[in-house]
Amino acid sequence: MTERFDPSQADGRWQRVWDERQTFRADDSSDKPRSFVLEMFPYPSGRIHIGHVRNYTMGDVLARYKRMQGFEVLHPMGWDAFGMPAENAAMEQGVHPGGWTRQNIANMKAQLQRLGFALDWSRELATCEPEYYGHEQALFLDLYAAGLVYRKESAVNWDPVDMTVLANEQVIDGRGWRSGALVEKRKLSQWFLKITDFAEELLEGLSTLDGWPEKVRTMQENWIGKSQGLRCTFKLAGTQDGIEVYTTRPDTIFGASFLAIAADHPLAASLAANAPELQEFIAICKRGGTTAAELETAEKLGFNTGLSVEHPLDPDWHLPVYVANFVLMDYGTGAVFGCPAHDQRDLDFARKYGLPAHRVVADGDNEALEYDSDEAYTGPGRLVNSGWMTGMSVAEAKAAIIAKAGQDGWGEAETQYRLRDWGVSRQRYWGTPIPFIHCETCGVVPVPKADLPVVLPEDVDFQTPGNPLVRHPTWKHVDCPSCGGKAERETDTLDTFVNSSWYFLRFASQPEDAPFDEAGIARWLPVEQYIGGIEHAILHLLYARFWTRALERIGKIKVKEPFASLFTQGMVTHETYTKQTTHKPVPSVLSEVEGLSFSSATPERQNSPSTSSGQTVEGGETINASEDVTIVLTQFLSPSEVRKEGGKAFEIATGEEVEVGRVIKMSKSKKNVVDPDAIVEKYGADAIRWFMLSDSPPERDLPWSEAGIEGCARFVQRLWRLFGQYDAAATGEDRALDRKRDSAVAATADDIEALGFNKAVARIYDLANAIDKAAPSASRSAAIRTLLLLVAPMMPHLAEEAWASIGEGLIAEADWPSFDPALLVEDEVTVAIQVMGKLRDTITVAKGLPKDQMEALALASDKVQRALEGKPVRKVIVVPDRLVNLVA
RNA sequence: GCGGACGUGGCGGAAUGGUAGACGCCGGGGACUUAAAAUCCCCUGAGCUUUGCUCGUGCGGGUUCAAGUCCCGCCGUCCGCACCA
Repeated sequence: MTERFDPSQADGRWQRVWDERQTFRADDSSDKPRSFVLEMFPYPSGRIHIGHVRNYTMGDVLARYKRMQGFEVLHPMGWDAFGMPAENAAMEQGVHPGGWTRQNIANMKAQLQRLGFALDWSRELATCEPEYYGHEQALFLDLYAAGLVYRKESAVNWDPVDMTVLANEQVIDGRGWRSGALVEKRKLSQWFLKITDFAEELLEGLSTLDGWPEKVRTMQENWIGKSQGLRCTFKLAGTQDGIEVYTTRPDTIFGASFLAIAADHPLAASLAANAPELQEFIAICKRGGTTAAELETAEKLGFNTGLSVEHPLDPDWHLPVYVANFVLMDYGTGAVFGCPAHDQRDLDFARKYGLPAHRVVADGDNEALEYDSDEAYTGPGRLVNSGWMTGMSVAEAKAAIIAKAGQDGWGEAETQYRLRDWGVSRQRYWGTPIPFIHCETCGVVPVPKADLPVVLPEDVDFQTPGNPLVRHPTWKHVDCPSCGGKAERETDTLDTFVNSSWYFLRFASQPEDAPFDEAGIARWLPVEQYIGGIEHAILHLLYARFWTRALERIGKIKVKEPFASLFTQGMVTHETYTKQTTHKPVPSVLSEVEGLSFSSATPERQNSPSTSSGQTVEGGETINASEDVTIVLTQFLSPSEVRKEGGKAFEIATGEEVEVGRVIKMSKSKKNVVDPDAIVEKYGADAIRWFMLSDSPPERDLPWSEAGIEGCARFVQRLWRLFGQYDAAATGEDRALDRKRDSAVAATADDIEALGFNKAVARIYDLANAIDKAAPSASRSAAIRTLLLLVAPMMPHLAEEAWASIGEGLIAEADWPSFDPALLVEDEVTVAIQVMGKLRDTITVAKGLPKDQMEALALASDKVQRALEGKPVRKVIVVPDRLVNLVA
């Protein structure tokens, strides 16, 4: 063996061997037990990010480990290749989105291959290719035929910067999730998927997902937002018309003191026709922002319509009707009854407009009718001041009033979901064309399956904003498949989340003439372990669950849940480096310069996360260009521009000391990024893989450091030297080392299966340390060989290189080391001796020593006798093989 | 406001109610070397009157022979959701 392990030649050599032998190709006809290990496929943005490396390394270790355990493993990779960055590149650089995307895929694939991931590249797919999206179109038509796709005119979230429609989930605090632009409402004819049909199923299914993080299940549960209550009608006094309200607190109906309707409620609109003041009020409501900060401070505003309604339990009891800014049109019925005593918003509103607040649920002993606190009571209790319901519990009253409403015909129980149908239309070029044709005579006509795929035209122009498909001279002009007359193609494309809602099925089975075949799905699904970022907790993961259930409902597949286990890994973080200079006045162009940020505030303001990617101006304050204002300009420096010495950091170019900031998520705007390729080049694939697994638990953030990666590279070399000491001819037994080896095998396996990679890494260090200290023996050689196998899933190149000289075949095809559990049993144990619960001594005794002997040995200890100070022992607790505690 | 997670050395973090700080990083000392790098060895929670003792897992209580771990009440940090009736 050579003195040093040289990744620069070994990595590529083994990668070629695996590739030539198709080592990681999943065999559909294998009779081994199967395991589908999947990491969320990347968007081909250009270069892989260190977060990808962490994600894929985890999946890779698991996949390689499963192979060693005798599983037939499916571990594929593909590209989530549609999306707006490609169009942005087209607009900015004059390139074609397809060319840009495919080039990025080629680059990123090469990067992934340099990391030595055990992937089945024969199943590689890119969602932007007709071979993929054509099948997606077919599935969309199937869902349409099943009534799960519909089109409707609706107000949509319009992003004026990206010039597209956004799903509710893509609107964050009233802004587009990508552009950060304020979202406007627009009316457009849109395609929708009926995810609400599955609201209950998707909710109930969560309880079967034992392998999912509680956090993600809770987030989805909240997103689906099930609530149960009463829908009922309040009659407009003196008419037969009524206002429908929805409430989850029908038990508080005796405490009602007003009705409030949303500003965009139809009744409000009709009343406004003849009331300019109301028109103005409605306009004010619509102007109101929706960000968290605005909502917190927003005053409850109302407009008294002068109308009144009859209380359903007493026609003579009239309640005023307000238009109110806090009532939402798109939840429930867009109208509520206000019970100020038991709802904070209603209470705020009542206090402002001088409306009564009547207690109907007792708060402890307090049964007074007049509610005088400024904090609504929402807890449990007995009903008071509530006529025939007085004395009931909240739950009893709810049931009673719902029953009564049903009998008397003014209301009924209703379950509401916050979940809305999924709008999938996007006015964009770079996506899956929606396979429909608009015919003046026949209406909306599906494209016949025989005519699929509907292929995107290549010759498109990006010089003007908007959808190039609309402007294309010929593409949309087709004959109607139904009547043969002149017709036009749908020019909207599908939301890219549709692409990622079924790709895991295509990995399992990819016939040419169908999206997948059922046998292939049955063979591999569900995914045994899915790994990705927490940012997909709602969107992608809910949509994928929905598609799987929808395809199951229409008989295409037999699985209901796509991902048996989900793991959300933490981010890779890095400290930030900043230097500050003061300037006046402010040249406005600087706000465009990457890596610069303004603030008139204190330096730590710099660390507040930006609200959108690419935004570089922070602080949020408007700066007046008056002469006495000094602007603090904070410039971020990248790690490569900084030299660290004795805990301090200096700019290499100037030698100036720079400020070391918080450890935060790597982002371009903070310049605290490292390039995986440069790391691989300098230290080798195994070192960066090892770093990704070391120290931090995988669900937590991992702080990147130069010292850390150097330590990993050193350990690679240390293992290499250790493996070089393997001596097949060595003789002699080392029982202690044998046990150490076997316990390391067992513990490492447990850790990997629990995805506790940081712990597995610690076991391996431990075993390596023990081998280092041990004298040569047959046991030591066996331990070295075992260590090699334990390390193989994590550092596959080093492992192959060493295995070549001591093993047979490829280590990637070797079995996980076995051991005799009987040998794990120690024959001696160290027992803790406590006096009054404090450790005073430890003794080494034969395993299984009887209690009385343990007690005797404990009492014989000098240290114990000193600690007892002559006091009599009152009680003795003996835990066999663990400890003795003497209570004096 | 609601929901969730977390809080342990200088740092990342270990620890089925049973020897707190495994393992790694940083740091210190030494060996080797003309020297450096690499490598190897030792030390490395704090304090003290140092064969050893005391304190120590955010804070305050409690349960227990025994608490980082369980219970109650606080404080703090992070994440998600949010005028959802």
